[in-house]
Amino acid sequence: MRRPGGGPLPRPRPTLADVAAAAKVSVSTASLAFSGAGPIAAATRQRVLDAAVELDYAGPNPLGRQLRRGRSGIVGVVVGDALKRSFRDPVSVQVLDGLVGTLGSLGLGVLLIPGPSDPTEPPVDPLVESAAMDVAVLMWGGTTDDPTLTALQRRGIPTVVVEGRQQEGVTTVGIDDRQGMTEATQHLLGLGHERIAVVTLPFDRARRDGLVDDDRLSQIDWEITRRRLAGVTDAGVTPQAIYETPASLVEHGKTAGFALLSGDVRPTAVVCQSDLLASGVVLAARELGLRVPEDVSVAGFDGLDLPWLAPDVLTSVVQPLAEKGAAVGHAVEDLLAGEAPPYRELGVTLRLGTTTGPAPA
Amino acid sequence: MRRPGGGPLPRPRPTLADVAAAAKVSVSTASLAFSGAGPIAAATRQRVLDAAVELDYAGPNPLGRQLRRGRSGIVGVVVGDALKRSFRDPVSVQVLDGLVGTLGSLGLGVLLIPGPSDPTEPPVDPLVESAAMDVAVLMWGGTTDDPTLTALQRRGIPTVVVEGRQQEGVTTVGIDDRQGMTEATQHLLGLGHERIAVVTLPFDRARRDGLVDDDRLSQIDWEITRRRLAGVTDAGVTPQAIYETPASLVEHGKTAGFALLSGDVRPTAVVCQSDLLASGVVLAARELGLRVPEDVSVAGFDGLDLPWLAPDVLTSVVQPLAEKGAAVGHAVEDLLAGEAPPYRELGVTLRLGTTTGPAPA
DNA sequence: GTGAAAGCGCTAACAA
DNA sequence: TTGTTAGCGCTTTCAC
Repeated sequence: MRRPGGGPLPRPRPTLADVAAAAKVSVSTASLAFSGAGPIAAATRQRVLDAAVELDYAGPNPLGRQLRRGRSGIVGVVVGDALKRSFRDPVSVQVLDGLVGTLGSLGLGVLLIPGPSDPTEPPVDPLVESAAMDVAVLMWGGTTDDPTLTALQRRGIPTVVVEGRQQEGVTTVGIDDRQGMTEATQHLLGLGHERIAVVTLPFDRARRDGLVDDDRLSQIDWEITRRRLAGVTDAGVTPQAIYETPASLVEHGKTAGFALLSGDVRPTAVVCQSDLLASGVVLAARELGLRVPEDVSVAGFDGLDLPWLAPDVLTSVVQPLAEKGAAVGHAVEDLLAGEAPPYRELGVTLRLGTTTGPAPA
Repeated sequence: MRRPGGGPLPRPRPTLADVAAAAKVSVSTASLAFSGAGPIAAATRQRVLDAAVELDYAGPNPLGRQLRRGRSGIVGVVVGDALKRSFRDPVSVQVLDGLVGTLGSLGLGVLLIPGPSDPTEPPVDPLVESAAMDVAVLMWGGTTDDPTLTALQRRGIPTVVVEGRQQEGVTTVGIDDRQGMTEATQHLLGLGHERIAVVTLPFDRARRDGLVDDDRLSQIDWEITRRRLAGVTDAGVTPQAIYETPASLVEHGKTAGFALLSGDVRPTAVVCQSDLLASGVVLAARELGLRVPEDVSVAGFDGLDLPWLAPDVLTSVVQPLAEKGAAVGHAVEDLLAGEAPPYRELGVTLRLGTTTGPAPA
């Protein structure tokens, strides 16, 4: 099993030139036999293919092809966090799945690039600086002066930002989350709720965990957090309390839920910027002996399927995740074709579940 | 924002030759300034770097470097399923996270390659056939005559198989799951259980969903499923029933749980080949009005943190997931160094939770 | 410490 | 339809 010393030395792989020689054609003709990008006689083609089999040639070396074409066929996807945390969120995963599917059918591969996690770590992954990629995607992009985006621009790599701020020179794919949040809030207002609390996504790379004061409130760096919060105030609501979480995960929602629901003047409704956060709040409420929705209503965002919340179904703003991934894929395609596609915004719909009900008397 | 017709034409990016010319040095010297792989006067180096800034040159084009070096710096990671399903399993995600971390520190990038999902789809992703990669990793590899593995071997790409069968010419990283399963089973035997059912991972690409008969039992193609089942029989147990699931997901565990626990002669214990399956069984038991562990004991495999199962903690065979990812990363490193590392097996430990207890009288 | 030259493996003009 | 030629952008001997 080990080689050093013993075992067959790996002979150098044959190249297209070797195959061409064996088939007694020129390299360019041999190239045509594989790429199909040009006229070639069926017989010649077959001779080349036979020679390839004979020499155990598995097809053109992608490195040569890439340099020649000036394209790697790689799309760098920067996820919004360390993979471990990022992929615990079904939202990221479903968008990524939609994206990979679309890119796959275009013959493009996805290079996974971890996003900034700790504020202590270097803010930009080395792959961003030097990996080969034709286009980049920032999955949760959108802080001001994002160092990752800056690095990509410096390299001249066209970039698609998901859920980011629209800005000169980058293509953005987003959803109408502000309006969606407004609808969810209006739904609660219609049910008579007056004390409404909000559980938010992180404000910035610091990812704090706790109630937000006015000072902190002015520091929202992430576009998505800002917009979804604006959706609530658009409905004319001043939140009774705002709780910032360090990531969209159930446990953080639970922590937030305990904090918000343990106090004296409990909110009667909690609006959450993600479904995972919302389900954490529901779990916290249950553990505190509160009935959902009789004692407290909870609304989320994303429209995930959360079977373990059964028998409850979360009231949630549903966003089309796979479609979002596909939209990003098509934006990538456009960029590759040399076009800078316009901003693309997908719609959302409010799904009424069992976790929201009339405000308690 | 659009370009075709209007807008600034993207001028061609400067190359190392341009920078060298601007700095009035040779290309080879300029190369040294960036790579640091050779002697160069500090002043010269600085002149090159300045020229680079001047020309807005962001560093050597990876495509050129890759062709020259004969290496892409890319590791292709084939996940065991469509991403959407694969990443709903924290096991894959945590291993991937450990892997990406290790590879990242080696300067290697991860190319995501979807595994075979439907048996209807082509069994090998096109990226496997033609993407540039120095090494490949099969995350849930190990069917006999795996077409993906075959394709990679044909291309001469060294491959690490996670949890696969040991075989000539591939490097394998695994865990001692057979022994772990035996311990879990012995734990149940010690608690007096006699009617023990098993919920398994998929047998093969067909991914059936249902009770297994003797015929089907002979068709286990996935090494991991086979080994974990063997662990149970090693303990001297003949399962009362075996239920095959199409994927390691909570809902499939739930379905299995309903099937196994609704019958007349209920098993008193259910051993599951993964924690997600086990937690589905727990949920099913709860919904059927059965108490865990008083009426039925449930054991899992993986050692995941499942907060939403609270207050229960699953009894489970704990495997070191991040460590497994790191071990795969090191195997990749060895392969890249031209060595074929030996089989590496990581240990597991039984964690006693609250979901197993004495067999009912 | 620096420069000249060769070539990684391939594809795309262009010529025949 | 096939062959010739010319690089893509870089790193790495090797000579100076």
